[in-house]
Amino acid sequence: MATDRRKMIVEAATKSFSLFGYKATTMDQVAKLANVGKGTIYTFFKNKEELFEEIISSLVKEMIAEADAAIQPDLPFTENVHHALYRLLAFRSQHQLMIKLVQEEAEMGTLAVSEMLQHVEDKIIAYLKQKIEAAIAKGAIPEANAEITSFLLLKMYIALVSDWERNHEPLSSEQIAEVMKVFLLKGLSL
Amino acid sequence: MATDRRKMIVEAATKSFSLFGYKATTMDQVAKLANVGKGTIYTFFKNKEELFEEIISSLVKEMIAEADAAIQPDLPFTENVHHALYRLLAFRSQHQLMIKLVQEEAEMGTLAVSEMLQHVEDKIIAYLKQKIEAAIAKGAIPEANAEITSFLLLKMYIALVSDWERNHEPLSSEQIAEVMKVFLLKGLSL
DNA sequence: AAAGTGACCAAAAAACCAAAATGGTCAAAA
DNA sequence: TTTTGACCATTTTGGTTTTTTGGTCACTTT
Repeated sequence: MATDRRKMIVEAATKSFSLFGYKATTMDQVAKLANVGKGTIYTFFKNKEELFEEIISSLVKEMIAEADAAIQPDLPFTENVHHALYRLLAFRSQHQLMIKLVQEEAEMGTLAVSEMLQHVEDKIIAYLKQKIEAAIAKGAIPEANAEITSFLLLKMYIALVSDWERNHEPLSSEQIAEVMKVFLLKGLSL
Repeated sequence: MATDRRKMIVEAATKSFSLFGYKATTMDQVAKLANVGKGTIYTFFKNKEELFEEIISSLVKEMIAEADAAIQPDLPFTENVHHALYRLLAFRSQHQLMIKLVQEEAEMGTLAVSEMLQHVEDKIIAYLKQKIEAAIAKGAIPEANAEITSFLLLKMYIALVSDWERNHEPLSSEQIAEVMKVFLLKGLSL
């Protein structure tokens, strides 16, 4: 059945990308893993990159669903920003595929991978931006450029969760929460 | 005269590092540029890396002097943090050597360059940390982990000044100042 | 004697190239 | 009609030769 084969292919490719990365995953391998002739893959996907795109695309959808699930409308905005981003990144570090891709970008600089990670970042920022704009419209937070604010929020989180680990012991969730709270809630002034 | 030759070498090396980067700068070239025999370089510096270190070291000293010059003790702490970081980064983007090294790290990953940039980052963070600790001791800002706060401040600035430009028009100084003010002064709450 | 030099050397990097692997196609099979 | 894998053009890999480079040191200059 057509649907079945498609699913097999996507699953096999996901597994292989997660395990070996994008470049080290060959179409022959995916075909073998999916118990499918190589040609079959090309009846569903124009090429390797499009297969990759499909997988990342649904991953992004999962991430956004995660974030939405974290939001509780009755809590203050800053709490929700925090919960949502927190869960996004927990998801990120949990997900083999993301880990592998970030690693591959860092040490091999595979072009297709860089583009895809950029795309994921864009999606996250677009999502944040939309939430921030809504909050500004409701008067829940001060006026500010939503795009820049979203960008900065994401970068702050990545800095604390990922960049920090390059030279230090990882921060606990509590430490990250504490630092973010200072900047989100009070700022550095008294 | 010995001092003269030393200065010639440092100047020639600085010029070449700025123009071609670390790896693409050869000791022969430095010697020629400095109008000096290659052996002479090795009477002042143990090797290429030590010559590089000396240059970066005095560059860091210049940067710290810049920051100190920006601080006005009568202004509130957040203003001064802002002024100092602002000036540090203006200095950074102005300086050919930094630009070239960041570029070289990104596209060639030269080990010596990565180490040196890390070293520069460490120095900046140490400087910030010391200022923040003093401010906390004086009760000028809320209690917080000074190390993490310094790290995050630097990353925020780099995000706005440098990372943002990867995909957007550069932000004006005013825009950067505005966004930083929100996070330093008020946070995102009302 | 002290300071400076550039020919020289071992080691690292670049250039080269043949062999292997890979993405994608398509005539044949199911 | 759908699926397939042998096949092909192109890219990547691995190993070898050639060139370049950091660093030394016997010799020259001052």
